Amino acid sequence: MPPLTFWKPGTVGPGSNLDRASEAEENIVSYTPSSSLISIQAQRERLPIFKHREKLLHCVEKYGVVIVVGQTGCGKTTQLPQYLYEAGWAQDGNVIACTQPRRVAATSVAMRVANEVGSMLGDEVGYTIRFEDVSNKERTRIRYLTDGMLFREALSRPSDIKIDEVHERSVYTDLLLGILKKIRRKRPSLRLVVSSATLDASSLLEYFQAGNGPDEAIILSLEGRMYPVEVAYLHEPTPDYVKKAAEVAWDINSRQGPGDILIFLTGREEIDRCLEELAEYLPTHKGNSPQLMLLALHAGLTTEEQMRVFQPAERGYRKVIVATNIAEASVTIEGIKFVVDCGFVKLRTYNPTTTLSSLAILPTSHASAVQRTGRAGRTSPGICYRLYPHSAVRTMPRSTAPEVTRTDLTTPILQLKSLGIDDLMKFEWVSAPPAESVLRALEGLVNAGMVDQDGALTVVGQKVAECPVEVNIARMLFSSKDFRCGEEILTIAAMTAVQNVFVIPDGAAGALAELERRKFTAEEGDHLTLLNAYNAFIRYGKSSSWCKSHALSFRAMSRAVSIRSQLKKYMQRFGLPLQSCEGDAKRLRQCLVSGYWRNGARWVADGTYRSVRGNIPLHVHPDSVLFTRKPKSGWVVFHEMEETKKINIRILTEIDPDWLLDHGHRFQEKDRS
DNA sequence: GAGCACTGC
Repeated sequence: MPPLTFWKPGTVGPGSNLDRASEAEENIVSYTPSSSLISIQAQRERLPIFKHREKLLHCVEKYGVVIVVGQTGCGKTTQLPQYLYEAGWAQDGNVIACTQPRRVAATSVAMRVANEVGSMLGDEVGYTIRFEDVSNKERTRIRYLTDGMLFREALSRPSDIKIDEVHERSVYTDLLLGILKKIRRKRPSLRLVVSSATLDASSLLEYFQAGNGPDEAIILSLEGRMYPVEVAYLHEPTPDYVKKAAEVAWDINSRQGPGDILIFLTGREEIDRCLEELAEYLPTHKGNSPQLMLLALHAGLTTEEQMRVFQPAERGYRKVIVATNIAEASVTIEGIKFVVDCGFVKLRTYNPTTTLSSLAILPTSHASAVQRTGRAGRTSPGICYRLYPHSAVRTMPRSTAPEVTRTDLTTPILQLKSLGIDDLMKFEWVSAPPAESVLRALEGLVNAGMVDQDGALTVVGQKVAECPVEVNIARMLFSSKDFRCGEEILTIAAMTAVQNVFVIPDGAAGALAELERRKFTAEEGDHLTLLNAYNAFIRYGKSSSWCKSHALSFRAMSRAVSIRSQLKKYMQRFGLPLQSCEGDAKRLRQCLVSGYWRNGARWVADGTYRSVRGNIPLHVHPDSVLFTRKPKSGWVVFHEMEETKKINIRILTEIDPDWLLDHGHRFQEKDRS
C-alpha cells in the first residue's frame, strides 16, 4: 500500500513538528511508578494530589462547594475522601459519600481505599450499588456509591460531604447537583466537593455562586500524571473513516515501534467492517513489523469476548482493538500507545414534540476527543491520530450535551416530585432541559395517574416513584392485581429492563443461535417469549453453559434474576399479590396493555405499523418474533420505539384493540390536542 | 423487510 501522505509533514514520530492539540492536559508529565516495596503511606504521599492536601482542606473549611479539576490518575477519587476523613469531617455520625458513575468504579475504588485505610470492606470504608450494600450504618465513614444510588437515598440518609465525579453528566449527576444546591441552603454545614473536567469547571462555579455569592464555591486545580500524547490530524476530511481507520492502523504497524492500537468507531457494524478491512491487509504483511491481533470491543459481546482485549498480545504480535465509546471511559486497557479516533460518536437524543428518541451518529465533543486521546498515554508517551482536519476542532461542541437535555424526563420528574420539589420551573438545573421535555413528562404523569391535575403526586405516584422501573412498567406491576398475573408480570418487567438477552453471533453460528431462540418463541409475541426464556433459565438451574448452548446471555439472565427479586420486594411492600395467571395469556396481555396503552400500533399492508399516536411508519425490529409475521388481530403494543435509519419498535405483543379502549379515552383528551 | 452508543435505579 502507498505510504500515508495525508498527515501534516512530520507529524508522526518523536521530535517532529507536530500539529499539537492546544489543551494543556495532554502534555502533562511527572509519573511516579508505585512499588509494593514501599509503605502504603509513602505511596499515598507520592501521588500528585498530596501536595495539595492542606490547600484542599483549607478550601473545604472556607467554601461550601469546592470544584476540583484534576486528571484521571491524580488520586482524587481515592485520596480526597481520606483527607476529609483524616481531618475529622466524618465525625458525629457524618459520612463522606463519594459518588461514581458506574458500579464497577464504586466497588473497585472502595476496595482500594479500604486497603489503604486498613479497614475491612464494609466497615469504615464501604460501598453501595444496586443489589449490593457493603456498608454499615453505624461504622462506615467513607462510602462509595453510584450517583443513581445517592439520588435515591437523597433525603433519607443525609451525609455531610459528597464528592461527585461529574465529568460524565448522567441524569442522576445533574439531579443530585440540583438538589444538593438546594439542601446546602437549608444546611450550610454540608460540604460538597465536585470533581470536574477543565471545560466545565467555570460553568459549575457560576452555577453554585448564583444566588449564593462568590464565597459559596471555588475551583481548585490539581496536577495529573499522564504521559504526553502527540496529536495528529488529517489534511482533508475523509469520506470513509472506517476504511481510513484500518489504513492508519496498518500504517502504524509498519512504521511505528511497539505498542497496542485502539480505534474508536461508533457501533458494531462499523467495527465489523473495519476488522474486515484490516483482515485484508494481513496477507501483505512484511517480516520486520509485528503480526496483528484483531479484536472487537462493544457492549453486545459476551463477558468472555470482552475479556480478550485485556490479555497481552503474544510475542511478535500487536493488539488492534476496534471499539465503541465503551473504551472512552467505561473500560480502561493498559498498554495502548496509539489511538485512532474517527471523531464521531453514537448518541441518543430525544425529541419531546414527537416523544421519539433517536440514535444518531454525531461529531464528538472536544472533551470527548481529549478523553480518547488520553487513552494513548496511560503507560507511556503515545500518539493520537484524529481522522479529521485540525480545522474541525473549532466546530466541535466544547462538551457533550448533558443527558438531562436529551432524554425522556418522565421518571426523573416523578422522582423530583417525590422529593418534594413541586415547582419544577423553579428547580435550579445545572443545565436546563428543554421546557417542552418537562411539560411532556408532566403530561405523561398526569395521564398515567401519577400526578393529579394540580400537579401533586397521587398515592400511587408516590409508590411508583420509589420503584426502580419505568412508569409504564410500574403501572403493569400495580394492575397485575386486577389481572391476577403478578408472578409473570414481575418476570416480564425484569426481562424488559435488561439488554442483549439473546446472543446472535454473525455467520453460521448466528443461524444456529436463531434456531435456539425459536425454542422460546411464543405465538403472542416477544414479552411471552422473554417470559419463556426466563422460566427455562430457572428450570435449568441458572446455568451458564445452558445459556451458551441456548444462545442466551448469562450476564443478562443473571441480572434479570436480581432485578426480579428486587422488584418482588417492592410488590410485597405495596401489598401486591404474586399470583400466577396459570397459562392464561389473555389476562397477561391485558395487563401489558394497562402499561403500554400509549404504545398501541396497527399493522398496515406493507408490513409496517402505525401508532395510535401518529401516522408515521413504524418498523418492527428484526429481533422481534413478530418480524416476519402479521398478528392475527392486526394490533400490537410495544415496549419502546427508537429512530435510527428508520423508526423501529422493539418487544411487541399481539393484543385485541378493544383492550386499548379502556385507556384510550384519557389519551384522546390529553395527547391529541 | 434487516439491525443496539453507553450507563444507572
